[in-house]
Amino acid sequence: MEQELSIGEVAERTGLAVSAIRYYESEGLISSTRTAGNQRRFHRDTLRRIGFVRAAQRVGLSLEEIAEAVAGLPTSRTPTRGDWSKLSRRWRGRLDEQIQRLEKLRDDLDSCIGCGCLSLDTCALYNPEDAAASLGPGARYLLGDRPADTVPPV
Amino acid sequence: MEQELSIGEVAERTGLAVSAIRYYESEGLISSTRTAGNQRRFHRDTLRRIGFVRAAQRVGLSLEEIAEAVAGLPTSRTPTRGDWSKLSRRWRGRLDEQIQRLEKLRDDLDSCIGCGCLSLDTCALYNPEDAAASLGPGARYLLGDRPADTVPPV
DNA sequence: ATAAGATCTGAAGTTCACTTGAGGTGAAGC
DNA sequence: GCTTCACCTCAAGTGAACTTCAGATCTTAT
Repeated sequence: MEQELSIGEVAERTGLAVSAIRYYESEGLISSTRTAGNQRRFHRDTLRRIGFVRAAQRVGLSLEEIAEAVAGLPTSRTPTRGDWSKLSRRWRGRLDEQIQRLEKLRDDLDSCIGCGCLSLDTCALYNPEDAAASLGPGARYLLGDRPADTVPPV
Repeated sequence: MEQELSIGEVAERTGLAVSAIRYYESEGLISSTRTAGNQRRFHRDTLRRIGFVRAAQRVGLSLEEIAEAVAGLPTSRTPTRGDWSKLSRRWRGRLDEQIQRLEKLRDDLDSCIGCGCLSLDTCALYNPEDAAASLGPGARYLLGDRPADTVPPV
């Protein structure tokens, strides 16, 4: 038998709360089968899937975006090397972008320390090139702004 | 006269919504004086201050933490070189930390592509060393977990 | 002097990513 | 058989960071 995991086991092994796992399932990030008594049973692959989700979150992606991406992975069967590495490579691009963004910010800060922040016209912090307008209501994304196509129509 | 700015001007020059600026003031991140007719007037330094706040946000800090930090800056008068560079240096540490975190994640991803994600026991994504438990209710911080002292008591 | 547009306040609403709670069922040990 | 603990569902609450709304007031241009 394939050794399915209870929700409690998944929680313990991923470090997530049980409620979070149920939430992830409700959002379509993971899936489960049910026992005769209606309890969830998770395939082992779910652990990896959750690991991936958490990793992607740390890169600054919203659960919705992540769900969209992992939708490409087969839910019923173990994904192949190809499935994963395609996804991984996509994330890697995002990561590189993110790192570059942070490095730019760091450099700006450096030059800011250098200039003593006295020359308003040349200070990088004072003149952020990305004066992004509103992204709609709700919490903002902490890691840079979202792509333009996610901005809701005015 | 010192050329004070209306809230609309600040909004336009920072790219923030007018409501966000009012919110920032309510949270003590910036301050203003009032005209005879009770309208806000901002000192030019406010633009720089807001730039700094946004930059710090992008590094993953909460507004509360930022407020705490900029509380060290004088609200009434233009901060000195020293004020700013002390702060900048502090942020720089955070930034470096953040960049390292992301780079580690990127490396993990690389090794994951390499391994084809087939060896569950050695996969970095599958075995995140930071299986952090609950951080309490509310939205999570997207950029890694908070320091231990901010975890609420159980 | 007046109309148009910017700004004011306070309260309530929004999104995301979850958690908490109430009330009930399933599985395991004694 | 009973207790106990894990699990179930559904609804409501939470925190951060804002936005939206309503109704009133201020500023500016004509």
